[in-house]
Amino acid sequence: MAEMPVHTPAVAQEAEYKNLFFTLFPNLGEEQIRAIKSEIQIQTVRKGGFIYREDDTPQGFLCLLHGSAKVVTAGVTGRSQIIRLVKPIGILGYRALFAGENYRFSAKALDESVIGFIEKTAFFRIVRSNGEVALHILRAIAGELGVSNIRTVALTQKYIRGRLADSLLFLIGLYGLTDDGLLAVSLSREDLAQLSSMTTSNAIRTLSAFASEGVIALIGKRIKIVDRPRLEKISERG
Amino acid sequence: MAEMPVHTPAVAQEAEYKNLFFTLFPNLGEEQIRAIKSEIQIQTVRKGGFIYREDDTPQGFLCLLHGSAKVVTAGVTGRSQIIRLVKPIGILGYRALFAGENYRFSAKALDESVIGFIEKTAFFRIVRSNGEVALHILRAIAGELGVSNIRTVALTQKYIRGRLADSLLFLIGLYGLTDDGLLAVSLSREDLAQLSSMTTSNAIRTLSAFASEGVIALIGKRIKIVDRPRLEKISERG
DNA sequence: GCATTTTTATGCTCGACAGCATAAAAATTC
DNA sequence: GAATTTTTATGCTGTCGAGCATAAAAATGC
Repeated sequence: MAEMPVHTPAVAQEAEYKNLFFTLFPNLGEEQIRAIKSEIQIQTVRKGGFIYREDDTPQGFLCLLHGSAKVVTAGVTGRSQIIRLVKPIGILGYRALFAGENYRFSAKALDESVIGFIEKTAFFRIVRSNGEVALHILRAIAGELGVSNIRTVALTQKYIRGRLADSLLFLIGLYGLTDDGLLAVSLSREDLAQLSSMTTSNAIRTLSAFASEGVIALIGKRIKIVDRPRLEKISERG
Repeated sequence: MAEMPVHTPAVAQEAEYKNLFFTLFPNLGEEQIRAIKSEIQIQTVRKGGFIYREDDTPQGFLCLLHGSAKVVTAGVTGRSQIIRLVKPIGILGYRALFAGENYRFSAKALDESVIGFIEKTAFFRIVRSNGEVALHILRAIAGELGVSNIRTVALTQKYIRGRLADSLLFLIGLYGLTDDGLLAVSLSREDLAQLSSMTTSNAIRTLSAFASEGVIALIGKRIKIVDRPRLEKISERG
């Protein structure tokens, strides 16, 4: 966390963010909430900033309360790859924390983001003393491992078109669409490529193809979803 | 678990297997151990048999106590893929259990295997009442998620040779070598291919190439590791 | 405002690898 | 032990997609 803090938000907002944190841990008693709340620190990270870096040692439990983030690796031959995307309220960097390892990947903010943080010894004390909290985290991790496994199969077996369609559908599901059908996140083509395990050229090329087929429309760098059923068909075909 | 039981081992062995189960949960009190032990059921699965099937609903917490198992999916276009391999003492099928979903993959025994089982409501009661147990499971899952993520990157970015070398090194690490340098597990070429995300033809072809280069030796269907450093170089090169 | 960098866009070439075919060897069945 | 199935082995062809080049457009810096 050495370089994470950029500035501290207003105290009133901070309290609100701390409350947000607890949507992760429902069914807790009043005292438990108060005890945990005193341990939470709120910090903001500017767009493009690192939330943590590969090889850093985890200092605590992190939670994305506002904004969006990506977890990335440099890959084998320098080809970076997006391992996962996080939206509020989502947990972050917990794998290395629980495994007792250093971070294997880096986490970067895609937008100005707000992070909740609990120092690790305090966090483990909470988990140990409350099996219910542990179960909630287990549930979250289990869900994520499922996504990861499905993604591995899709990335290794589908063609470029299928993989890009997957990514677009995934982004729709995660971040949703604006009123006029635009993807709510504005990922660069490069990010989209790294999410779909392809070169930037091919991401751009395939987006163009989708656009000329009327499946999507390209408005500047933003993407409008025109024919979602078609997109799903492309994804299924593989 | 409907079709899992094949036969029940002798009572004496059963008690031993139950003890094995607890290597997963160290630092438990005597009474806790006794309480949990009464919940454990031991069952055996013959080679090639299903431990659970895709779309089944998890009935409890499973643990592989003897033998070996693979978790597989039919894949996108019917190309099956091995998601992970399990050796004793390892947990199995917990993802769907914690996520509250049906199984997304099937688990099959690679050898005659022994499974420990705790019915889910009993299991969740144990976890809820004991944060320490939950933390141990969290640790296990976190380690596995790490392996899964690294594997995804390797499978999508490395060439066939690198992927096969990865798989061989992975198998050495997981199951070890016999005294004469043979891989301790005897996976079929098809299994090896499904683990490395390639066709069976290419797995066989690349094994032949490795053999003619003196990296490995093929003794029937078994694989002898001749030059491990070389194998590691191939893996690193990608 | 202009210059520089980054992002988006498209075309071309080459190689890795899937898909298929064929066949030998080994395992299994009867 | 003969017949059938499965596993292992190898060759050939077509194509998906990486790698590279080029350039326009947009964003950023000064």
